[in-house]
Amino acid sequence: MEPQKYDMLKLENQLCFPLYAAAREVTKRYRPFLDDLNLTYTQYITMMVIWECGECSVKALGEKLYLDSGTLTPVVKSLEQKGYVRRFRSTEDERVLLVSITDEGRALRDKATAVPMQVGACIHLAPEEAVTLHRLLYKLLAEME
Amino acid sequence: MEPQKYDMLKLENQLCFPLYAAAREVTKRYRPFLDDLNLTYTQYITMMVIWECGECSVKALGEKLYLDSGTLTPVVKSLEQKGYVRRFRSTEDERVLLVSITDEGRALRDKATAVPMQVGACIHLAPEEAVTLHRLLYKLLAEME
DNA sequence: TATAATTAAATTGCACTCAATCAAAATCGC
DNA sequence: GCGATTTTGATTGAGTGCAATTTAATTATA
Repeated sequence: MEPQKYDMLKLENQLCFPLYAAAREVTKRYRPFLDDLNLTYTQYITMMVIWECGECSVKALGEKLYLDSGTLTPVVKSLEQKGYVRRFRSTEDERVLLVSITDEGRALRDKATAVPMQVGACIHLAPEEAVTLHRLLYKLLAEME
Repeated sequence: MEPQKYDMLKLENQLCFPLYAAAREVTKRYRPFLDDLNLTYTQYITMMVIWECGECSVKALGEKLYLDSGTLTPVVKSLEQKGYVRRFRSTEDERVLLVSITDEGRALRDKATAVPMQVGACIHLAPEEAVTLHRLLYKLLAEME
């Protein structure tokens, strides 16, 4: 018999592991669809914020995405290289780098509307389960602030 | 009014985003405790499998952790360098690399028993919510196989 | 108003994560 | 038995994540 003292050290008794594994598996499901848009997953969720706000600072991006400038700086630069966003300093506060959508970026949004449904089709959770999971994940995020 | 066609492209309407963000936030909570053990999060969950099985192949590790050899090869090598595991080829099948626990690795297990409780204290979910989240995450993982 | 403290990004370095490819070993089909 | 296929890990390269540090700009304070 396994001594009880080690029970908490089993993968399946943790919350962190299925969270970590499921996040990577779901992200992986995006790849084939995002390849068509020439976006990685991180670039995609960054575009989701910019599509919605039109223009925002790197700091605001980071707060919404839970990412810091170490991650975002290269992501935003690559989005600029692809022509989907512009980067420029705020004139009111030169420390702030603003990122704003371009016409090409706006056009990409129409191509991207299919992605959520395409990925959703790969994920067979009952609607009420998806809602519960969604709620609990946001609660978990809120509890950790 | 925002046109409805873009509603699915909002971060908060997706399951993937809170999953991705929560996984990273939870993993981050492990760092201070794992630093004491000189382990990264990936090294830690790898050790969790080896603590339980005593010895297993890289392939078996990968199936349990949802990781491939591109990730595991360097992780297992670094665990060997720290003295926690041994690596050797199976004599029955030379393709198979076996990873087995060392005395030092076993000793580390005792130090690690505190970690789940320490991290748990940072995550304020009601027990029944944690159980539901756990169940739904494993269901999601199973549905994606 | 100089100086100190704070803030926003960028940079650096390390450790993943994963797709794609490769090499060696084992198994399959005939 | 033997060539074709499959399997197991290792390697490579691109793209993150994140801690720590740096730089430039702004704000607070004596």
